[in-house]
Amino acid sequence: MTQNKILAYVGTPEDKEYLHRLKSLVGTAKVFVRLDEISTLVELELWAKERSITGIFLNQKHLLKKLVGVESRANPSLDSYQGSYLKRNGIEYVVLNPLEHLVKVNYAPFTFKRFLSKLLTPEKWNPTPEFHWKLYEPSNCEAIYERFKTAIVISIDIETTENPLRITCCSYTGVFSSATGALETYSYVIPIKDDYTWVWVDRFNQLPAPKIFQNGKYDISYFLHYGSSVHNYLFDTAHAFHAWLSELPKDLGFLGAFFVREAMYWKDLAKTGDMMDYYLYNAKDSWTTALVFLYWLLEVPEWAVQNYCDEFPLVFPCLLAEMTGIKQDQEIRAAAYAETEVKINDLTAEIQQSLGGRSFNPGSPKQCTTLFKILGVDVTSTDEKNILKYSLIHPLIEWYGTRILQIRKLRKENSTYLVEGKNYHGRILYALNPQGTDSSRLASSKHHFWCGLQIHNITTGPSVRRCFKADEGFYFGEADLEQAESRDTGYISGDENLILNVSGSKDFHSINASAFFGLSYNDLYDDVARRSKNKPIRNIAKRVNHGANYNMGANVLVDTMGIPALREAQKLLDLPKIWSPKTVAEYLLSRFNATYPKLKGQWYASIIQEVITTTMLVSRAYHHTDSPPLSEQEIRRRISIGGWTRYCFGRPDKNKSDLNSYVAHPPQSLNAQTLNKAWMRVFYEIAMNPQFSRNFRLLAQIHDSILFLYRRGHEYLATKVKECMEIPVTVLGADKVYRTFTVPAAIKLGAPPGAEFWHQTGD
DNA sequence: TGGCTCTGCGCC
DNA sequence: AAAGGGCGCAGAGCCA
Repeated sequence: MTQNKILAYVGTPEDKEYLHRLKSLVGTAKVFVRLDEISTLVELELWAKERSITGIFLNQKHLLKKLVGVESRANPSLDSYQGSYLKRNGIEYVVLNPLEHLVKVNYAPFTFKRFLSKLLTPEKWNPTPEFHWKLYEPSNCEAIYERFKTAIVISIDIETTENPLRITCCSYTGVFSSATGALETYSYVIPIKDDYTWVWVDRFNQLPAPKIFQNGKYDISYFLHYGSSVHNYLFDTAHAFHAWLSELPKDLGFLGAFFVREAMYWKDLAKTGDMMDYYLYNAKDSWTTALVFLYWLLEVPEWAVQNYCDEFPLVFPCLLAEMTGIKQDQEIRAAAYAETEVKINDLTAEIQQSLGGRSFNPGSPKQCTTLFKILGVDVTSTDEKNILKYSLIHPLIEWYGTRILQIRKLRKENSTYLVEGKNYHGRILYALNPQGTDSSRLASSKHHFWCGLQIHNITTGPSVRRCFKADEGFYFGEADLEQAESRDTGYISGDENLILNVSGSKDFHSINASAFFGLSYNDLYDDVARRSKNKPIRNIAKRVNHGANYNMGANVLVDTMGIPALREAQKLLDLPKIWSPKTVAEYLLSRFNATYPKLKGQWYASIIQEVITTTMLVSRAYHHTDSPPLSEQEIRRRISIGGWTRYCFGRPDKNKSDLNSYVAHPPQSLNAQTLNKAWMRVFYEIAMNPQFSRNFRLLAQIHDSILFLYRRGHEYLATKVKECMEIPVTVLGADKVYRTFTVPAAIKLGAPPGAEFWHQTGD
């Protein structure tokens, strides 16, 4: 069938060197190619008709703009329209990204192939059902509501404005079984005009059918803001897709293009200023959400459904934590901001004076480059580690370097963390997104209400942390899984030395220092006093461990540790004086590899092997949370099925950054899974448990810790959190040995006075 | 002015 | 030749 079809690729001159990659994807189909600029659609159509071309893959931005419609004020980007389908004058168009993506983006060959098939093999696509929609009217709502009572599933999408914070309209798409047994859809949009329309929104939200959202925490936060909840939220397309192909984009525009042959990116419609367009756009969003979910169900492999079942429940504790937020003391914040500003101004004045009054912006990489070039530096980058490197050249460079870095730090503190207006009624909110990472870690961003902070990277310095205050009568508590990733690395790789060193009662970094450098452990650490006896050497071991964990090369270790630190290490360890910093770094890394010989050798090889033969990384771990306990046999059966599974588009055998990414994945992912299980337990056993909920507030998960508030006098709740987190795990190591271990959790409670502030985490 | 990319940097 | 993982946000600079 494809032989009869005549298609065309219309791109740009930049595509030329990648055309052979396109050819290998289209197979035997006849595809004309034009890379010169075509000024109008008429010209393009004429050219196409002369050659009986019926379908065009389009990568010319100005033509896309004409195709999308002149009424749109928006400037369409190819990326947001990738995979979109449009039809005009009998010619089908599919929008593609520049062919360069085939080389630069790991998943591009996969997505291109899928989008190309929209024209090459349309018969393989699910048919797109007809789109029907209606706008709310007082006269139609009752009847439509009655009909929606019979829906199989209902998808929901809302539109909002940021200022004021409100919902402008809500769209519901019901999926129904028709008389013939086929599925059909019907979409309904309710603009929020008054209390009466709001009542209808609330009634639709309470309908019995399971609900589908695209990133539902966003919509539900707004509903909650208005006092409406949603009944039976079970499905979410962002989580569903993430559970399958986590490395791919997850926005609704992309998902629509991915699953629905005739889908088009229509966000730009919302910008035309026409309210009917706006409502139509809202309707199409919920319609697409429904289709994406249904087609996902038809296509996904079993392991992705399993991933979904692990991931989706996390949404609820995340929502609770997001909507709780942390109180920010505005007086302390404003004072801290002013104090920092004075310091910034003083330092800036110093630099300016030295430059004869000329203005200079330390935040501008361009200006910093110019300055360092004038000072005679061969500048590659003006980031911190490079400035520290340049500073060794000459005291004058150091003079500027230290000031520039100081100013940048202070500016970051103010602009990101202390600036006014981030709070929502005095609280800092945030989003916790289980669909945000490839490893099943949560990602964090500012809150859906367009305010707040990313909660995972709050500066630990006192001026920022002191602004965060516990609610009246509460104290902060934080429980973290100790050395979790190193422990996980040991058990996953099966490196006995690492298992031994990380799971004993001794200080991990000191025992490493002892093993790396042949020193006596007793000279390095006092187990009784729990104190390091040689902090510099312990610190070297710590940084080497950190670097080696991420498969760092010697040069990068030089950059991260810095030349002075390496010189210091050279002296402390009595290494030959003629060694260069790079040689010292190489030596340090070699000591790590000699101590843990299975990591770089066997384990990395097994990861590469798994990815290139199966395109997946499967977690082989079982968390002991079932009650009653499972038999050993059943545990092994479950491990053989596998836990969190990541579909991999990278090539770890050919690309070091892909390899680094994939070797970092298993421990990071296993730790995340453990913490996620703990997160669920804390949610159900403490935060939502009527016995404790009054005295406990769940705040956040921060990579290896859980942050919470407990009411004064209820310290036992902190102990409960710790118990929830200490989950035994059975892991099948790369050496084919099953081992069971538990990562211990350590509680940090703010001791009064000061426990009402978010404590600075020490280390 | 808005949107985009790049740089730099905060945390684990 | 050389190659540090995972995130998100602010500012600079550039473009239309």
